[in-house]
Amino acid sequence: MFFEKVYNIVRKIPIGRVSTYGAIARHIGSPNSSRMVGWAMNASHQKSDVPAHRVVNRIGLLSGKHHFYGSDLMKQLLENEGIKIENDKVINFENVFWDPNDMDDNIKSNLKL
DNA sequence: ATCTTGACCTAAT
DNA sequence: CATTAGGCCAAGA
Repeated sequence: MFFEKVYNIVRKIPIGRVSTYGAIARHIGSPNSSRMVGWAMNASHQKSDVPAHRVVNRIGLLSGKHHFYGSDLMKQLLENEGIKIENDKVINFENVFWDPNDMDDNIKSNLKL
C-alpha cells in the first residue's frame, strides 16, 4: 500500500544521503500526499529497515527529530553517516539530497540547471 | 460511522 | 515577507 511504497523507497536511500517527503510522495504517485510519508515514518519505527532519519523536509530541516527517542538521535545517526547537521538542518542539503527518481548512483553534486 | 490530527508541500492572499 | 487554505491518506478518539 501507501506505506509499503514509502518504505520501499526510503530503504533505497543510500548511506550518506537524505531524501524529502515531497520527492518520495511524488515518486509514489501522490505528489500532495507528502504528509502521509511522514505518517508512514511514524509507523516505520516498528521496522528497523526504514531509516526514517534520512528523511527530512524540503529545506533539509530535521522536522521529525522530535519523534525519535532523544532530540539528537536523528542528528547523531545522520552525522554517523557523514552528514553534517547544524541547527537541526542538513548542511549541503542539495549536495546530499537523493532523488528517488534518479534511482541511480548519480551524484547530483553541482548539477543545478 | 464522523471528526480531528499528523515527521508536509504548494499556491494564493 | 507572514499567514492562510487546500490537498492527500491513515490512524486515534
